[in-house]
Amino acid sequence: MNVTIKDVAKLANVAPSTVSRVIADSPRISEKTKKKVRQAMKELGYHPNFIARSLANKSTQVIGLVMPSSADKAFQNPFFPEVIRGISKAAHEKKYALQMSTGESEEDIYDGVIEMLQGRRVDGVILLYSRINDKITKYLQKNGFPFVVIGKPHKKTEQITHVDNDNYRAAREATEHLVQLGHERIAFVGGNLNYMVTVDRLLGYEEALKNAGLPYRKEYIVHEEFLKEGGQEAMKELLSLEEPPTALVVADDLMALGVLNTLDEMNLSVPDDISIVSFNNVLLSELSRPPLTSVDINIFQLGYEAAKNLIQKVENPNEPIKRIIIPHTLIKRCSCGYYRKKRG
Amino acid sequence: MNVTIKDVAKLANVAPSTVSRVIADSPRISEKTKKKVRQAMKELGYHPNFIARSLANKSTQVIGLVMPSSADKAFQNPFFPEVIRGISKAAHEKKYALQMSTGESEEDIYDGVIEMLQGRRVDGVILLYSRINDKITKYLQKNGFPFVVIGKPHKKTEQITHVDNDNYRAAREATEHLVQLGHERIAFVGGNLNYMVTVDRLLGYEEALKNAGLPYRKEYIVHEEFLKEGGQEAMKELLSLEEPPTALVVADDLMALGVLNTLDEMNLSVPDDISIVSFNNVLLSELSRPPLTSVDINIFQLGYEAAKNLIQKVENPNEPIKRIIIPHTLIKRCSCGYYRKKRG
DNA sequence: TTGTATGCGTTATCAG
DNA sequence: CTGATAACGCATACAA
Repeated sequence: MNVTIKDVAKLANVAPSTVSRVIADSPRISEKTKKKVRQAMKELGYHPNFIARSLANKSTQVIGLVMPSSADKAFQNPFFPEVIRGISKAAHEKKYALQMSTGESEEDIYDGVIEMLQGRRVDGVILLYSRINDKITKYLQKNGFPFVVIGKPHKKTEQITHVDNDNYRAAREATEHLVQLGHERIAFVGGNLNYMVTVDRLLGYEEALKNAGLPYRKEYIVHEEFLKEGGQEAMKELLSLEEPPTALVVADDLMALGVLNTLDEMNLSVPDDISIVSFNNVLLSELSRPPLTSVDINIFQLGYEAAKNLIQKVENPNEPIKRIIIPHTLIKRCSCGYYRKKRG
Repeated sequence: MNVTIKDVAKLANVAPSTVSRVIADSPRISEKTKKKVRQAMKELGYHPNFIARSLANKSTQVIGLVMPSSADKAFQNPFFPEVIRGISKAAHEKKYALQMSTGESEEDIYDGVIEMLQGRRVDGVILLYSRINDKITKYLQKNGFPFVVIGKPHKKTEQITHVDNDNYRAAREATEHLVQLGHERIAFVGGNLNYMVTVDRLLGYEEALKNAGLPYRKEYIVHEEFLKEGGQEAMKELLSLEEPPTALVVADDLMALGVLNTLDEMNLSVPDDISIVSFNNVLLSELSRPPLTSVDINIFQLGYEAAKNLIQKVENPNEPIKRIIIPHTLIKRCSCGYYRKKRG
């Protein structure tokens, strides 16, 4: 069998409890015995058993990550590796481990999360998305499990600790950037409206139009999957309008890439014929042609703060509800140009 | 406190051990008492505690994922979400949970993996990468922990269960495709040579050249990070050669995107001036311009098989060593063209 | 400062 | 078919 606290105790000539205290670095143990015990641990190659500790402790030092269902296209988005990197950093600092939800359907994931929590596999969870009428959110709230969401919760927003960008303002500013370049016909290409982030960005876009005195045109608002087919459809529709847009606000870099692809097939040039500003500033926004002007939302930080705050919540149940806004920056690259009255 | 097996036992008027057997659906319990007990569980909203079970069982039903260090650029590669999706599927099917390594440096991750295993947090691990002289691999082997690697292990390959593509053949075929299009000056743009996958692809490329009777030119082989800067450097070098290549084998889609970007800045057209075939066939190979001809390596399947086989190993220590090769397919899109003697 | 005894929630071993 | 009882490895209240 494996070497346990008892073996160490025996070798060091102390009681198991003493060994336990040495592990916890309890101040009420003399340096002398600490040294002795540690020596014994080294000799035996002792490693504390987390499982046993968790059982005694009622705390696992593990936090759960709830992803959108893996069948979801969103899963392919580079957003996720990057938030996880941030989460991972904070978790590592506080010596927490990370556990991921599995399951392809929403239902599977829901069940999985319940098991995670009720089965005491994790101390709390981070929702890596925020969607409308989310069952999991409701469940977590009802049962008082520690959790934080990345994004803006749909309901009871002020009762849920969350880490978000000011997507409303970010979208407004992105749109204003296009307005300042002289564009008056600006369309919005968004993702699934079930995600709060899409909603906020759409609202910000609308606000900017209003502020600029530009008309709101229903036909300028399209929601699609980011895949090629979706992008093609969307662009065809937009370009077949009597007054096609000269600029686009695209809610996600990956989607923007699809749009670029479609525009290219139609022999339209960015930014000469159409300007594009998108969101997230993931690696590929720099690698695309032209490199995309994109709103950097600081994905890493989003994850980092989420994990940090969840851990605080877990370790101190009285931790107040928080709303943390991560700053964004518009990164200007090459996908936006001045509106030129005369166009090819 | 939470509802335990004892509470259920009390309510159902049976012994705790009986409840335990009902949970395990033991055949030696009468249907009648099973029903009674299950009823009690429902009433109390009972959920088994995994931690306690693990302690008694000496099995956690959790598998650990070892990522390359998150500081590594590789982390940004869409390869990872996709393997994880595959792993997740297999894990879910067998009711295993997933735990991720954290840590930015190689050293951090090494320590984390040791903790995971020695601390009995996981039953086994999957290495999501394979690099040369990997400490973790050595450690796992020496200590007899169940693990499988995705990719080809550097050393003692036949002693380690691994799931891989035939990257050698895949690269040879990719290169042959270019040869068949009439190209004679074919360069190789690869990633870090510490990763086995890079090595194999390079070897396959070389083999194809040899078979085609084309000269091996050292100056045609470049290794770079996939970022824009790297791509630019690489292309500048290649194009400043006396006889610049007319085609490229690029070891990764993301890198190919960087190359496309750079070529575009240099006003070179793909595939008219230069043909490109790359690897992995991740989503963005379809979204790029032109859409990339890419070798589909079935990333999902790679993950799925890895998890499936690890679980077999965990559940049956006598499971034989396996080497599983996942098939690949060349997906022809628009980044390759015939070599035209006269070029602009 | 250290040791003893008990509990954490299950499973497993024996009886019956 | 079912019930006591002892692990599993560690933490902690209470003693000393």
